[in-house]
Amino acid sequence: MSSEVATQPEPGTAGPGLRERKKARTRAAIRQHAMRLFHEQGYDATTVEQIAAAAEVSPSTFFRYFPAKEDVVLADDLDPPLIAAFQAQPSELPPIAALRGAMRTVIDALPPEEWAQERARIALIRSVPELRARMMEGFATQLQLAAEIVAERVGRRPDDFEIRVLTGALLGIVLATWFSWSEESGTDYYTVLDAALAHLEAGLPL
Amino acid sequence: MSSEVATQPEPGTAGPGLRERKKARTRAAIRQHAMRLFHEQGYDATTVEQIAAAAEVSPSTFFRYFPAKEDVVLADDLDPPLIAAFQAQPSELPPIAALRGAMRTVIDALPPEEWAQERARIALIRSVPELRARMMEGFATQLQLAAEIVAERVGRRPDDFEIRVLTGALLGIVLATWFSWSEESGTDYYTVLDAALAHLEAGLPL
DNA sequence: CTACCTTATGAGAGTTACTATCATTTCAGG
DNA sequence: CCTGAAATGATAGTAACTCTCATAAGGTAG
Repeated sequence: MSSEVATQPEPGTAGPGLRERKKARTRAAIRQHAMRLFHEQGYDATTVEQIAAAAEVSPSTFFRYFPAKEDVVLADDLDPPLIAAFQAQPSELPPIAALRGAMRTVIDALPPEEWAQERARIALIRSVPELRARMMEGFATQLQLAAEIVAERVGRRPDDFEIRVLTGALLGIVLATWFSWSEESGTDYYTVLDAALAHLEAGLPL
Repeated sequence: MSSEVATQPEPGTAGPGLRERKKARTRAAIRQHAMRLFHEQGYDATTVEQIAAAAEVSPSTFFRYFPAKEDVVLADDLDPPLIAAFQAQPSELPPIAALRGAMRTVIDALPPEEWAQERARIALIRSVPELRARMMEGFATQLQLAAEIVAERVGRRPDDFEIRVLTGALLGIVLATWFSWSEESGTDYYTVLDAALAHLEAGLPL
């Protein structure tokens, strides 16, 4: 292949490695074909075997990439950037305002193509009970995570009672918006969520 | 179908009927043996077949009583009384205060024996991911239910934006307390929840 | 370029939750 | 007692996983 200079192409700069790239491609292929089949036939009617066949891997390999069928849909890559954006918010902002700012940042950075995929993903999760369940299973984890981040910002411990209650209310509102928002309403999801958080900031007046 | 007077023996008074009683006993037997086995061997390690054998029924019968293994644990008889108690609260109370009152009513009415079972149930659900997930799956339903009840009390429509946000925060706090409360802390769960709701009533000050 | 080692993959068998169907039994009412 | 309905049990089948082992491919060192 090459002569003398470097075996690895730029160790620090890029070079995910040939192997890694193949893995990423396989993972993407499985996800894409899975989403397509779910759309065409429905989630329950699509078997793992079908997905594996479409992606040209064995069922064994499918489960190596995704521990469960549900995880094909639920694997979310949006949380890490959201956390980063939250921590990058000006430190004088109270937690709810900081969350609103972070959301806006992440959304604006998302290319429209991925945005469409994200919407399809949300719609699917909302329509399949099994997915809804697993989605919310992350609640406890996310609660812990949110508590840590908020606590750090406010300068308290994560297990502080008031931090717990606040993050609980926060996530409750996120989920409630998630479920009650309908695609046809014209307004997009994050605008509604932003309004809901603003309402919380105002002390939930009726 | 029937003639004129009454096919059912004592429609209003009592008479659950021999058949009904047997069904109730079978259901109770399945649940008891299941909980015992879960406690002894763990949830995952216990198969439906084992439960059915212990309760002296066939696996088929098990699934007739409980559509899924999870439902043995998750079947909850505490929600209806809670709703009734909520609606019985004085109408001048704001929704959060009404919920706190309703909770206290239900708890005080619960015999200590059932209370112990309830605690074991909660502990089991909290420790098994699968059960946590299914538990939270009811979130959407409960959200809808809560929205209806609160809306009725406040004199708005259930799909009102502010009602949604409030009930979302409410349930979020319930769940957060549910997860973060530890049995060993000495204080009982409903006392903690009551304090959390009081905190929400106060506008979530930090 | 070869030898080697790590890692991804495929194939097979096995477990378990659940579904569907049908025969048999059990209960309730005439 | 008899007759229709409902509960039960047995059986077969599906599909999501899990485990194990052999093979192939990717990267590394000599």
